[in-house]
Amino acid sequence: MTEDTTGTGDDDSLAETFWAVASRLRRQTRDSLAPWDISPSQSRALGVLGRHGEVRPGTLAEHLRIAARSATEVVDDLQARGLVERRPDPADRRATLVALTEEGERLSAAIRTARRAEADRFFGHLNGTDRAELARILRTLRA
Amino acid sequence: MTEDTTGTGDDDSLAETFWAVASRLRRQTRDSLAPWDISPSQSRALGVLGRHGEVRPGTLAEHLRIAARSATEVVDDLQARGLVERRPDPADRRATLVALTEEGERLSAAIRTARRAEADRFFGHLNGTDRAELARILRTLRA
DNA sequence: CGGATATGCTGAGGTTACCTCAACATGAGG
DNA sequence: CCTCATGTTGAGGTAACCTCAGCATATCCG
Repeated sequence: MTEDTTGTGDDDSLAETFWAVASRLRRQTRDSLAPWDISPSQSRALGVLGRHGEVRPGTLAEHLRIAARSATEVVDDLQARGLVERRPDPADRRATLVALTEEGERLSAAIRTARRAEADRFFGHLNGTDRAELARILRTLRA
Repeated sequence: MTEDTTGTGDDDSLAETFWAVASRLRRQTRDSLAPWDISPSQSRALGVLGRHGEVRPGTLAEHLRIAARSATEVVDDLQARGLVERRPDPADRRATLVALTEEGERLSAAIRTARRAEADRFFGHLNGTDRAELARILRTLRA
């Protein structure tokens, strides 16, 4: 995964600082996934499955904002690791439902907590006021 | 370019909001490069060259935080487009210097202004105080 | 009902932006 | 001058995407 995909380089604008922070956060998050030897896409998928329960590959793709075909691939990988299983969708015989196996559940939960802890550690360098301010400002920008 | 490489998905933590903003900014920046039909890596390299003048591929690689071999590739692409040229390094006959051509200079400058405008537009949704606060807080997190 | 059309998944094969490893030329120290 | 380090690049690989086509099933409509 590349650091700064936007070409901003080392400049000192607000955007630049923003990307530097993003890069740090990304690296830290990546490192926190290392113990499980799982790729970022796989972890994203586990996250969606953890949150939504069983979904069809197409739906998973929407959540991950990737093409349906690519979701098939992610599911293949996770299935090969025994983290998810495919079962027929009783409501539509063309479709498949992807669900976490027990091991998948465990891993998904573990990752979620680890990631949360990691984020807390990251933003924990700020005092409460700044954290709230940051949240507020970012919410404005998200719109 | 993927949206959220960290697996955060749709949750509502500070990290999540942060990534949502990052995603918006990244998309906007990407779109602002569209008129020139240039890849993000190429644009990053042009940025470095614009800021540093002629550099060796290895140095370029360090700035871009990619392997030296990959810098060779980026330079190949830019050279094929007539945006940079290679010349021998007078100080070391093993080395090569990569420099912007005139067209490269023009493009590099144009991109820089466009990107700056884009960032202004993005962060311009904030009032001055918030912008300053954001900058301050982000600088804390960058450390 | 039956045919046209839409939808869901996946095989085949492509692309991009990286990577490592090894070769080759040159530089620098003892 | 001989050894070792350094700079660039050919060859070949990988991850995570993509599109396009094919097949099965579903849905709609005359």
